[in-house]
Amino acid sequence: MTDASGAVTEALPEAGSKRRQIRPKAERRQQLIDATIRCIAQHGLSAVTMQMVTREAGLSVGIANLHFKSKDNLLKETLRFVAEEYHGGQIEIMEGGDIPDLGERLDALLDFQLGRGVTQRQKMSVWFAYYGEAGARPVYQKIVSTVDRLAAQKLEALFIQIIREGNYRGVDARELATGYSALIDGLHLGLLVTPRELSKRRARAVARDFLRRAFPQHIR
Amino acid sequence: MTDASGAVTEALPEAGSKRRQIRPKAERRQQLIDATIRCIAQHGLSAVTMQMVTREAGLSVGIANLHFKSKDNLLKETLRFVAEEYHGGQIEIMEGGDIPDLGERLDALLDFQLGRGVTQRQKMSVWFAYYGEAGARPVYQKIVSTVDRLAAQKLEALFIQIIREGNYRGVDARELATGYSALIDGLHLGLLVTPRELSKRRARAVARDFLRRAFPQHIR
DNA sequence: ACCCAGAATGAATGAATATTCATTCTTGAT
DNA sequence: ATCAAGAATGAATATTCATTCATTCTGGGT
Repeated sequence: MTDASGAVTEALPEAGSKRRQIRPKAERRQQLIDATIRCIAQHGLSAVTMQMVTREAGLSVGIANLHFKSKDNLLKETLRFVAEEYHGGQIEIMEGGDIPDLGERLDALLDFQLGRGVTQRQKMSVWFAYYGEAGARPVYQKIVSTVDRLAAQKLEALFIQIIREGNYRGVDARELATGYSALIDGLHLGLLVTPRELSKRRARAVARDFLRRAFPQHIR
Repeated sequence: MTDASGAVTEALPEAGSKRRQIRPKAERRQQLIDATIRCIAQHGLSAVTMQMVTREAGLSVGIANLHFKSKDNLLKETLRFVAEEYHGGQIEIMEGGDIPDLGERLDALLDFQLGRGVTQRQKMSVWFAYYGEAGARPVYQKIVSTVDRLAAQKLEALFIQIIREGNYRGVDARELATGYSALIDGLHLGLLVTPRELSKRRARAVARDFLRRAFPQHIR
């Protein structure tokens, strides 16, 4: 490249070297997925462009189509990643060999679902961005409902254990599990859309209240 | 209120009849908003184009920019319409001079929230499409939270009445209202994304259960 | 009958953006 | 040191889409 005077403009000797790096495929894929998450959280799903994502990842535009075959595919894989991370985390806690006490296990679950810092807000944004499109995109529905069903089963199983242990009467584990899941989703929505009205602390209190009302012996 | 399903009043796509019709501004605006709702529900917010909306409305491309000044504005006004329709309906019931019995009023509210009108896939899709973008778009946040806050206050007021009437102890109206709202939102999400797992009937049962647990004398 | 304000149209425009691919560069093997 | 495989680049391309605006048409007022 030359400037007006004809002199060759040399590559800037910047601190961050522009040297091309070759990395394994899996690493690049993850790098791009992470960048996509950040872009969706910041700009919204409908405003995300390939240029934006690749710039965020510090890579060139062509690379996204190299590792994922299309933008559609990148978005699909990003959803899959977020879905599996979120539901996977829940499932691990619910199976929880680490925590034998069932009440404590419930508390740990609640902590995971409504705890954590700024990163969580990013994930929430992504999560609901896809929910918003799910009505019109069967592919998204399928990805979410697959992991969702598994988590729902585990939650129901945990509730059954608790009901047995506490000898609770007139409580249907399946219905309660549906209600609790819906409550958590709704609270996430509230945290995302009306953060002024609903603090994380209050969201926790509300969820905890739900559980205490159902399992008074296990939740104090 | 205009015909929600739209299109009925529109002339069938006959080969010859392209006669231009001049209509009042307000009517055209509503016609375009209705078409936008249908488009978002069918194709998703991010796939909606002006061509698509105006064709759905049976009008020319230029007209959307005539009545709304831009696509952005059309989408904003569509959200405002849906938000006001939904929250307005709720508020009317909650103030409910028509229904003196508080338990019945709760039931009516639940019917409205999970019954035919609102739970229509179309409206749900639109609703959550905007939620999905709200994290990145303060304008949407503001529209939703404005109507939301009013509905939340009315719900809390209703709960306070019920708590007083039933002499319920150890129940915080505000917290309960937050929980109930979140639960309804979460159930809407479930109905939208995993309709196979969650039927409308079961969603109602879950919500009713929540209310019964809190106000046993009022909900049977 | 005849106007004309302004509603409605849609071809044209220009900007944005996904995708391609010829080329350049890196790395590990020989 | 040399080379080949294939990772990475980014200018170029083709497409899609919002917005404009010169023109056409309608219907109420006179």
